[in-house]
Amino acid sequence: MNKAKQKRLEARGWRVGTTSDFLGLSEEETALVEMKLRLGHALRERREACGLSQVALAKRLQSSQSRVAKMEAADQTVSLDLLLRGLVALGATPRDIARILTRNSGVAA
Amino acid sequence: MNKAKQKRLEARGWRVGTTSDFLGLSEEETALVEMKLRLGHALRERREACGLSQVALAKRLQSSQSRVAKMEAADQTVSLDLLLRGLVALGATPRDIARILTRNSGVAA
DNA sequence: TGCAGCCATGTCATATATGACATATACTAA
DNA sequence: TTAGTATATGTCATATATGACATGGCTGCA
Repeated sequence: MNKAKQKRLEARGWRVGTTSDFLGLSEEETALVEMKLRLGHALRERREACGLSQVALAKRLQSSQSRVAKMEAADQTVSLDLLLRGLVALGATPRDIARILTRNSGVAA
Repeated sequence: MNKAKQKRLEARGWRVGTTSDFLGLSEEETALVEMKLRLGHALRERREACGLSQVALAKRLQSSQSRVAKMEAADQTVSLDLLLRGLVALGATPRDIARILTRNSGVAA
């Protein structure tokens, strides 16, 4: 794989190449991806509960429809920052966010 | 792009809504800043509880001492992403993070 | 007096995230 | 069919975050 292609892939996808295998995400990376997925899903639920389209939410966030779609899909190019901003813009409180993060996390130790 | 405009003004020495107690920040911005402050504070507590210096944590994060200092200070140039990564690197679980976000700040609001 | 470890703060080149745009798909209604 | 609405996906210029570095303050210790 040449450098240019790898860079393009890395821009869209999870890490490619030397640092981590596709199935070899570290515990920490996994935890962060989990959080992102949960926040993305919660964003969609909350947006729909508000009766807003992606376009409408995008306007509220001063963003664009495509980015909202990527947020909800937990796209690799979307930061946790943006997801949190989106949720807060939909009225989510820190408590709501805390609930989102701990939902379904009852893994028996 | 209000935010970009604000940044540009601030870069030229204008203080645009720097503190929330002067109605410069919206409710949502305030909530995000609150979260950042809490995460920064929690990062420091957790780092010290681990007996690590900022340099040691920086190495673990593949970052630098100065950035860790800024994380703990909830510096404007630090993202929630980085703070969350720092906490996770110190062993914080989503549940821990949820607790951090909902911890009472002592303000009866 | 140093010196060493720790932390704060500022700057800067560059890596990354973002908004905007184009376009594709699916569904609905006239 | 055609038009309209909502969403998905890819690309790109650029705004932003980041690591690296410099520097200064502070504390304790020889």
